[in-house]
Amino acid sequence: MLDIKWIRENPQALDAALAKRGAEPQAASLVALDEKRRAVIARLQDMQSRRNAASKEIGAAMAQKNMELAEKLKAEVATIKDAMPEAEQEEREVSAALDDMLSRIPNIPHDDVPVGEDEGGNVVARVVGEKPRWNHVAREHFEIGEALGYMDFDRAAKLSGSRFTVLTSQLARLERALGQFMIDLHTGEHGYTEVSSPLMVRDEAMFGTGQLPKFSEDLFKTTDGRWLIPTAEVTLTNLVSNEILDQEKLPLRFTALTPSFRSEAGSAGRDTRGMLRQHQFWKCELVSITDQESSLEEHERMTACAEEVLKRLGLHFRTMTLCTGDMGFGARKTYDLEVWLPGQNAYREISSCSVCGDFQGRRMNARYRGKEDKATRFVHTLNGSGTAVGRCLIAVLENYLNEDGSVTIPDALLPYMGGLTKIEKA
RNA sequence: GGAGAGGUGGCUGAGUGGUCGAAAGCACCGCACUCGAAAUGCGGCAUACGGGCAACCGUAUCGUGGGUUCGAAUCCCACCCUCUCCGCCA
Repeated sequence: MLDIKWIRENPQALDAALAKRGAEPQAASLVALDEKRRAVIARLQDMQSRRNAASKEIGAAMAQKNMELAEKLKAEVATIKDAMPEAEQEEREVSAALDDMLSRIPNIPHDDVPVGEDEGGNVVARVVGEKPRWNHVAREHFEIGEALGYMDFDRAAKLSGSRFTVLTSQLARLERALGQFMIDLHTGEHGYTEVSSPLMVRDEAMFGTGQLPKFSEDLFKTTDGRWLIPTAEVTLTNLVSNEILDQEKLPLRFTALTPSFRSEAGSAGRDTRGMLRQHQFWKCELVSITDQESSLEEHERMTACAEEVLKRLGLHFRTMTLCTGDMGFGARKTYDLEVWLPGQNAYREISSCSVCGDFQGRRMNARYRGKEDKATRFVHTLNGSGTAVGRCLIAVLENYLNEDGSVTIPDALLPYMGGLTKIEKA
């Protein structure tokens, strides 16, 4: 959520930012609504002030047994009160309208974010590693997994419908190994605190990170009114909602290995084969809570932590700076890690690291108290996948495929595979 | 699922229909004492919004929303949330 005061003072900056995201200008209507709100508040407060003053006089008059004066004042208050409900009603309506509008406006892109309409405008920040060179034919992950006999989409459909996968035996273990490896790396070497948190949350949490009110159709809702998290960003970030932290204790760095649930409404027909785009997938998430001075620096650090996962796995990838048109709702700047998939002959997103400034902090009322001036400010938040486990499994299968159809286990995962060095058909 | 208790400032915690934005303590800040620190003493210390160049003034906020009243943290109603006990249960 943006600060209405900032919008009031920088209306042209808001519209320019919205234009970069391909959205319609909104500053004029917001400012008009804000002016209307402030006018009605001033009017209401004037009435309240007169009412309060008269009420005090009534008390004083009654104490002096001056009932005549008291009655006269009561009549005056009654007149004032007649006019108040209308102003109160208007104030509520205008404030609600303004809040609703504000809650649906995306974050302002950072200055150095490239301007572009869609993913075609993303810019390569760096390329790490190289494409594998083989003599044999590359295959897509589902061909590899099904041929090995450990990846079963038919049975998954029988259980749950489309966009689900059943992994068995060595591939189930590989998935678990990947998750373990990632969370061990981030907790053991990158300074993140491991968190085990709920997978179902209230409206407030979804509002705090920005999934609500605008993107409810992307989410699964439970029969008792809760939501399944589409990412552990929701729980890790909202850990600090409605709190005031000490600046000395920042940054807070959290990581969690959790399932993520996404309805994938609107992506019908895309990536329907295989396990690239699922309703449910494991992801190792990274979240940082920082002060306003260090969030950009933390963004580089977090991205490096995510990149380290792919480096250790020996996977070739490129890091993209997302352009304004391709960034998510709450982000000021985002790096996507795109891993090379030989079977698809393409780079595919495997991680997304975003810095949100105080956008989420304001939504969830999460603040910190300054070291120097003791003032409270909204925290800055960052989130990144470190990384998506399912997609990482795909990458390992496609990049470590041997000519005979077996898949070599990357060295980094050996400690987690119970002595297995190669995945082979049973 | 059944029964009960409770939601007050950064924290703990008092609170009578009016002078309560709210006692007290803790934490924090300033000053004094001290070589310095601790201890002690004195003072300060909520947030948001509106107005003003400013000093400052006004309004709201005691879970949320209504109601009663000239006036509500206090009385009434509804809702939300938390906790405890019983039952069931991985």
